[in-house]
Amino acid sequence: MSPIESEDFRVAKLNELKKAGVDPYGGRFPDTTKISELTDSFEKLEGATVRVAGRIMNHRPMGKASFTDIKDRSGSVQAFFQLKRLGEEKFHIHNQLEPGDIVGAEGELTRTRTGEITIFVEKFEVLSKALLQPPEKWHGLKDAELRYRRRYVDLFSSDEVMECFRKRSQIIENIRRYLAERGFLEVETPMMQSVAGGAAARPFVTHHNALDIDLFLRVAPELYLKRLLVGGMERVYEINRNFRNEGIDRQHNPEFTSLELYQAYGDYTDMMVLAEDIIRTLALQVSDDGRLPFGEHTIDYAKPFKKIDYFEAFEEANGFPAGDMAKVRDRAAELEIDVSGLGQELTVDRVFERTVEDALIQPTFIVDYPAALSPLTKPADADPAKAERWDLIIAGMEIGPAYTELNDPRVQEKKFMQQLEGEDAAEQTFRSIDRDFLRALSHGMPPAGGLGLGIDRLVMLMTNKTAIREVILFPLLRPSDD
RNA sequence: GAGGGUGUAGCUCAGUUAGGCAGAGCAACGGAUUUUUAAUCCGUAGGUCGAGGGUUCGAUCCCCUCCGCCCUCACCA
Repeated sequence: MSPIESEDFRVAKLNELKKAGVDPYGGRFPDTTKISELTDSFEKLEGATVRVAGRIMNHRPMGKASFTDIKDRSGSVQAFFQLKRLGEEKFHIHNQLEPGDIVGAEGELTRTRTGEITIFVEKFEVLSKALLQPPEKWHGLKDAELRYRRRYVDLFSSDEVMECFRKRSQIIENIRRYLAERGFLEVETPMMQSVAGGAAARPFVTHHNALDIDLFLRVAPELYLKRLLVGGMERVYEINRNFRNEGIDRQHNPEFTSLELYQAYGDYTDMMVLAEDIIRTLALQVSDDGRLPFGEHTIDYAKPFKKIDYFEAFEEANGFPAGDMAKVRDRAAELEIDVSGLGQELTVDRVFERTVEDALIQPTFIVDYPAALSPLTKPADADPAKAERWDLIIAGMEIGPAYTELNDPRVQEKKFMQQLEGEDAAEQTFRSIDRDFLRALSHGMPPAGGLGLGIDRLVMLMTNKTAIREVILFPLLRPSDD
């Protein structure tokens, strides 16, 4: 049965409205006041005639009068419908209203005898009749699956959820303003790419009919943003979606939003200052002192972020250097990490993630990664086995990396080739070398620092949500057949 | 991909100790109620107990298979 046909009683009320000559799906309802303003500026507005529009959240009919809570984007206010004020005909129409319906109402703003700020309704319009019941008013929607599948219901029935997504929007707005103030240009680069470059991740494949070509949804915008550096956009960034055809868990959604940013004539140390400042600024916008709870921890963003060296941290955590492969493999086995088929550096990195990263709660930069894991990064002058790259870890989560960008086209080409050699056949089907990117580098890319920040994870930290699905409006779920 | 948990009314959840007519609260429906605050009072209705199969006189309960979701792990630059 279609959900639209399932609520007979609601349809009966809808028909009753139509019989009374009322369009149950009304139109424009202008000149409303935000409900929060009614309560914030009550002293000024008391006694005035006000108009509001919103959804009926609670309806308490009492025979010849009723109290109805109307909620808009800003808050909720009580409306009082009275037979003697509205007359038989209008009151009959009012009797067809119920929770979930969207109405516009106009009347005098006063307090009731019990002190509740209330609109004594003189006129009202039915703006949208809800044919389905809203969830129970006290518990709301609890079932996580239903909440994600029916986010629209989750949003109107939970202030907390609405607040979380409002914060998400503000965080992104604040990042944009921060970067605009520093001369960064926001751009959009292709989501559909014929070469899925910029990260070693499995892409989604799609097909363009008119051109008859397979395309990949991008796994990263990196190679396009660097082309823009070549083009002369010296400070450039993109906040947009990436798509990775990999597992789903509390920190991963197949599509996720990242900030990727490039600054010409800088390097990864500039990115460190920038990243730390952006994140601290955001934290201070949602807290008084830069300290925010996250799960069982409190993260302090006001203090300078810690910096640790990749190889030193490895040795400290494990008691032997990362170069001692026999011991590294023993340790991997001990931790029951499957490293079969992995090269040396990746084996080390798996152990590193488990023994170092997972334990890093306070914001920490892990500095100077193995060059073999960072093919787009400039090797360190002092030691070509190390790359000028850091990863920022907060609450055990990878928040983002930054590089001193490799701008030598020949070295870049060699690293691409090496990477291809290391791939198995299945991986290689997704991979080919982006020749045009190498051509762009050959035209000369300014030395630059590049930064990536996972926006979803940042929002998790700022809103104290430990599951990424809580900060993505419509996380990917298997389609249900209802 | 592996292991564990879970799925019962629109929503939130009990329950079937050990197989024997399917439960509550809220929401809904009918009635009363002109200042309520999760309104109250009286009454009514509401179910493929996730799906399919098996065992059984009888299955929501036991067994098998499948599906969704959650957790842990694995995968994931």
